[in-house]
Amino acid sequence: MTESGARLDHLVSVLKGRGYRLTPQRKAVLQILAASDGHLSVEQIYARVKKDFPMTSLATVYKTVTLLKEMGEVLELGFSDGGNRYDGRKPYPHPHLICIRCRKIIDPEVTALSHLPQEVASSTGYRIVNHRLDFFGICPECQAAENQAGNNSAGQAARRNSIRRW
Amino acid sequence: MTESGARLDHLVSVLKGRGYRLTPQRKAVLQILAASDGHLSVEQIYARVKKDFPMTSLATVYKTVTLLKEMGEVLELGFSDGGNRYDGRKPYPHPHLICIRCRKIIDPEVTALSHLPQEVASSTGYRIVNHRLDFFGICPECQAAENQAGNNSAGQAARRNSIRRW
DNA sequence: TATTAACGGATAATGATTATCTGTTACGAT
DNA sequence: ATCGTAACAGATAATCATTATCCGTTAATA
Repeated sequence: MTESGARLDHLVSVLKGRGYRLTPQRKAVLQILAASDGHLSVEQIYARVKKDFPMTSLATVYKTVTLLKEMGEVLELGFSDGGNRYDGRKPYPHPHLICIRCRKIIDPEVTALSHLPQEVASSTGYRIVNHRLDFFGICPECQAAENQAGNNSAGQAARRNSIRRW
Repeated sequence: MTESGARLDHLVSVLKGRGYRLTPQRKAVLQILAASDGHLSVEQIYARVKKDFPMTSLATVYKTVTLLKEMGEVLELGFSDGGNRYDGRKPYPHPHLICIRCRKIIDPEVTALSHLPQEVASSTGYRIVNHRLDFFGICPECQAAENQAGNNSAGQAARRNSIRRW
């Protein structure tokens, strides 16, 4: 049994265990979420589903993803400027590293964060139910591309204007 | 000189230093951002600006806030489900604690995070330019309200359905 | 295989944000 | 002080990811 196969079985059993139907369209979405290495957009899921089920509607992808999110089996990475991403393999909070140029997202290893929610809870009295840690940066590939673009005015001006003091 | 007065002076000098005009509408937005304890929505800023300048347009508030954000003088807290918030007093990354019931946002004290960006940068090769840490929970007031609502079905069913394994 | 609530497809609606257009104004130069 | 002008403000249309709605279809159970 592959890892994605086990994950798919789990998603199917959770769905059925809660009395939801397993339709071909849903199964296709589950397969994609279980097989992907995470961080898919709805449009990406939609495009892949349509390879097997060309009649599938975008609304169905939204509905299935939302259903899985509400069951706690998919992690939604929402962004205010559109293009939310969905992780069907690690549906629990974990840090993300996002390239602001190509929008690639990876999961960096970050040490010793598990105590933070408890720390915040006891210092504030809030009941913590979720958290999120995102790092934004430029991936090595896009750094190389920027250096290629190189010594022309546009890139340098843009870089000069992005002053950061942290 | 009050703290918000100093902050306002700083915002004004940055604006003028970059050659932008200081209009009454902009000054009103700057004052509000400098005086508020952070985390204002555009609608909140808009409502306060209109007390002094009733003719002010919502678009102007958006434009001013975006301008300050691009200058690095305002921190934008974007949320995928709308209602972004703006912090004009601490425009650098810092943790936030968000009540998922009443949408109140506070700045919790969280220890020893400053090394994380560097850690992620060196382990991944990304150039880190920003980061964000949000905790989501229920504030003490909303917890009390939930307990008041108490032993009726709706609240309990909702709580039963929000299964969390982390 | 029949029943039926749940579901899928198509598309309209939503709503925060952005773009566009036009008349006005802050501000350095005169 | 006034002028000239690019920058600005107001009004509102456009955008676009997401959600809601409606109706025909179907998975799951008996």
